[in-house]
Amino acid sequence: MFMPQDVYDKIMMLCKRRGFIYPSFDIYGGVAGFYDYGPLGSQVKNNIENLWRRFYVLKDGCIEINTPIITLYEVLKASGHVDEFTDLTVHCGKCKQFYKVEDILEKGVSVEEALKKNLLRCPRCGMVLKNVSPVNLMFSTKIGIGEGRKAFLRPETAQGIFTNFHFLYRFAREKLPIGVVQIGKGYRNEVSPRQGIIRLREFSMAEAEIFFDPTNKTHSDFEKVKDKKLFLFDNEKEMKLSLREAVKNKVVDNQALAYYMYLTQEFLLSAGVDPKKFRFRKHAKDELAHYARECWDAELFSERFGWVECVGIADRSAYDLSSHIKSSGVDMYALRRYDKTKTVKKKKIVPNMSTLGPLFKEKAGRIKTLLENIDVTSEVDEISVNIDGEKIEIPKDCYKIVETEEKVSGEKFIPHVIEPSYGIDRILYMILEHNYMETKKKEEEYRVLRLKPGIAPVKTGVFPLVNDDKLVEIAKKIDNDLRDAGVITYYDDSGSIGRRYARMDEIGTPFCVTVDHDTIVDNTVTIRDRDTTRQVRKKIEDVVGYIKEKIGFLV
RNA sequence: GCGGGUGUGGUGUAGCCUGGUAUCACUUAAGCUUGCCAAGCUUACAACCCGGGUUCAAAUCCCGGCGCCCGCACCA
Repeated sequence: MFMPQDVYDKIMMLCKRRGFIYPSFDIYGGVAGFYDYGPLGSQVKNNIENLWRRFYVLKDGCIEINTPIITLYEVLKASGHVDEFTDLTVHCGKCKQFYKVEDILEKGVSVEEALKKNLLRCPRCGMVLKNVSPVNLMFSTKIGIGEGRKAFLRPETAQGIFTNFHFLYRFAREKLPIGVVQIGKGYRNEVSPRQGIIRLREFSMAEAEIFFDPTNKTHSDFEKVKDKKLFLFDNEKEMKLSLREAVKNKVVDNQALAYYMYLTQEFLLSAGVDPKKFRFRKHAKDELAHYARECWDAELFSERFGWVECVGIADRSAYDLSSHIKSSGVDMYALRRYDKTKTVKKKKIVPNMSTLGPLFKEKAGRIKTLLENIDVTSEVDEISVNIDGEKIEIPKDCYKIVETEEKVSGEKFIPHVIEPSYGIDRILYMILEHNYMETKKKEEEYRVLRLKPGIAPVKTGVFPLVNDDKLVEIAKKIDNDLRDAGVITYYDDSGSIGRRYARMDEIGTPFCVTVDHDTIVDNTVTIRDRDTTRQVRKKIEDVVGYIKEKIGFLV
């Protein structure tokens, strides 16, 4: 049987054969949506993540943190993930259609009631529908034995950053903007992950949350890059606009968003993405996530999958922080300082802890904070607070309303967030696909991965031209010197020289150093360039310097 | 989750209909040889997706599961 292979098949075959990527749990048949990174794949992944760090941590000055994968129920409840991602769906066998139960449920009828009384009907054919099943894309677990505490594997790393904001704000000495990044795994229990490494159930992401004063969504480096072009697509036409034009014409909402789009573009191109297979696409209103106000996807083109979303750059506004303030009661506001401290008259709630404390016990602390944050502008009869969705009325004897003169040094506000969120696995695949080249050598298929030197898992192959003890000794010495200098090498003395070059080309090694008979005479070796196959002769003592310079940076 | 297709060494395959433990090539490894782009020779390693059933006997027939591919649905 003839099975045509596309680039994806060929790349995945290469990946499996050469230790980049292969299915997890393969010996037990594998599980869809899970892949292992082998020795070379892990190296490439590290290189991509470290390149990313250069852009965000080194260049943009973001701070990096690490938070748990297992995430408390309350966090994801507050963030909206629990409600937004638990959908009941129902299937009509006749029409072969899936429906969200809430879409076809009559108002005021509970799901149980609808099922009992056969009120769920297919909107198309009217058949009674029964096989209701919840579709929850989060992996749930619990912390501790017995009842434990409800938890999920995080669907994004972002929540770990938001729940840390008050701490990070202080760490950054209360100055905005603050960029915080996290690289780690996220989990989504996909219904049908059938696109290899493009749609994983456990995946790596690199996320940055940049906290801004909403009245000042600018970036200090914007001036430097304002004339650079962005490749934009607004779902109708593709255009090349400078950052300045894009912001001026309101194609992109603000400077900060435009700046991080530019940073993303630079990162992807320097990681080896083909510029012709790159664009930013703006989300239409109805495809925005529940938390997003404006969102641009960096899409990369795959011959197999078409345009694939690899980075999402969203303006999450104050959504997450205000949700967490509301549900945790913790002060996560930022302060916009006035030039001079103002004195204002203000009505204020002063909790009376001696009655409030004994009455509400463990909730008293949270109630106190909430009370103090209530704005008492007009006459109020009743005061109530919301804790975990429960409305609690506060008796009059638990507080006083007093008019005070307060010195105000600034205005409190909830920072807005711009979030560039990168799918590392997708980017890795796209880099492989964009740099996979096929040629013929003597009628035989010849494969080259033209990876950027910084991304390539092995930087230099080192060979003795023949298995002559003298040449072997010199080659091993050069190999050692390169490794001492931090350059990952691959020493190889088996097979013909052509075969050894071919092995290195296939895994994307940019340079090969070969020790030949002339080396013994004049102390020089050849250095072969992967893409041109051309060789230059260099003194042995210059090899390390030459290679390091060519690689550009070591990650 | 639904429908269709499919699953044999590391890779690509022959064998399946018509049951009798598996073909060929490449790769890999060792040796010889060669001496700058997958050369040659010798040798070696290595596979029937998993679980049941039928049968004296299952890669082959039947059932179930899992994976992969295509379409539908889903996709923060």
